[in-house]
Amino acid sequence: MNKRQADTIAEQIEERIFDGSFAHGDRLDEVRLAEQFGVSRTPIREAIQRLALSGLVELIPRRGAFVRQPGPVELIEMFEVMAELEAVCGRLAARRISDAALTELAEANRKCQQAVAQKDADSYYLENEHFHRIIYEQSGNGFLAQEAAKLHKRLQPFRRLQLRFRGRMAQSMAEHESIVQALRSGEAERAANVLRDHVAVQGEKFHQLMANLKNTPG
Amino acid sequence: MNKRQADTIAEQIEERIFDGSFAHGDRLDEVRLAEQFGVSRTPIREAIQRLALSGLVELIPRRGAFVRQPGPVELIEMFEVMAELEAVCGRLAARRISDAALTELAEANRKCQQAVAQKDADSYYLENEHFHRIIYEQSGNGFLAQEAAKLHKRLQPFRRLQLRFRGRMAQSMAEHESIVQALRSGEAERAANVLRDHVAVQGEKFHQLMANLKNTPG
DNA sequence: GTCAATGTTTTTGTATACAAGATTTCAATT
DNA sequence: AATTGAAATCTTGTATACAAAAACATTGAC
Repeated sequence: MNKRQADTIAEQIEERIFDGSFAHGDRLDEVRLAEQFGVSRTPIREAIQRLALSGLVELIPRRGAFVRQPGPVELIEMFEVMAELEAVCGRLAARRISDAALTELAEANRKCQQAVAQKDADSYYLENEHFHRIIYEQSGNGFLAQEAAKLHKRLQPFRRLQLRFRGRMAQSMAEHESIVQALRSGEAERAANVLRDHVAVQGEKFHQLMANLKNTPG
Repeated sequence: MNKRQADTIAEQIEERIFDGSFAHGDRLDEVRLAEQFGVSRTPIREAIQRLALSGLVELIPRRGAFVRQPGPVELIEMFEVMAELEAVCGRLAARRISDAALTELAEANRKCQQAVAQKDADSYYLENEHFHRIIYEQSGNGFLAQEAAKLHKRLQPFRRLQLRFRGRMAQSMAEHESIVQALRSGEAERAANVLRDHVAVQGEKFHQLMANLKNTPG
């Protein structure tokens, strides 16, 4: 599939928003970006349109495009929704999951634990995402899986922060174990509840972190 | 807020997709649309970009934009997700709903029943949407409310079909009653379950309808 | 010194022009 | 007659040009 310039540009701008190169409130100057990417304004505008739709950018008519990082309140809301989506995926997956997927899930979890033991943050994220993605897909509902993956991706950069909490990774691994067990034994409601809490605690930890950062000078 | 041409054009094309003027697989010809709307290709392209992001249109590079109506499977999946989203909204709203919203809800329900009695389909839809939207918003989670409303809107045209079932409207009204009761008494789980079933049954009815249509010649 | 008004400069939104890839047509060959 | 290949045509993607609105600055009045 031959990509358009607008596609790659959108991804790159998105990347810069995620990694903080663009902060909240920054205006995306079309001509400036056009120069930077060595293209005309047209593909830049297309890229901005997409970012606007995905919510990373606010488009004010006749004024321009402004980077819109979600504030603490919206983030907590998003984590709450993520928790509920995962719970639904888990409830459905408990009834529908295949044996192959169950072993794949255990394998992903094993690699996850290994990454934790080696303090390899990057591969931890990779395997953790894989773990969750399996559950999304085993919900047997492609639309749900897609929506869950989309929100997961959007929250990914913020998830990273909660790593800082001592012992969180170990606890997280224990939760993964419970999840696998519940899915294996087909306990729909337990799978839902464990998954919901597993994600919700991330939101709470994040909340705490925000509060701490606010109270800590410098 | 001063709208751009691209905004209104996107809405109009969306409308035509919903009402069936554009069928699945139709290509959206840029020059043709530009002529029809009396503008240049630029705003048309912007509009198409948006529709692509919302999933109503598939964008194939160097080939064009094609209308993509969801098939039966995807529709059932979407209804399932809608049911779960409503359930979540209900569970949260049962704890968070305000007294003012409760009376507003009862009022919307009353108008809904009135519309049913008068067989006024249009105002039924209007009031039904209002009823559900109140619940979304009373979840206390703006992000969730937004997502729920978005999916609700996308399913709206298909919801219309299930009207054909005899007695469905009356049953639906009874379900609304149960929902209001559960929310009023703060029974979170019951609110969730009633709402889930209320929406899920629509998906099932829709499923039946599809099967019937397939078996019925002409 | 402050504020308002007006003119200048940016910047967005739209139109048009151009280039490259896709599709169609039509003829030539098997 | 069917198939292949090349030319012609159409369509998308990108660049540039232009118009209108918003931001900015300068000047003048109080």
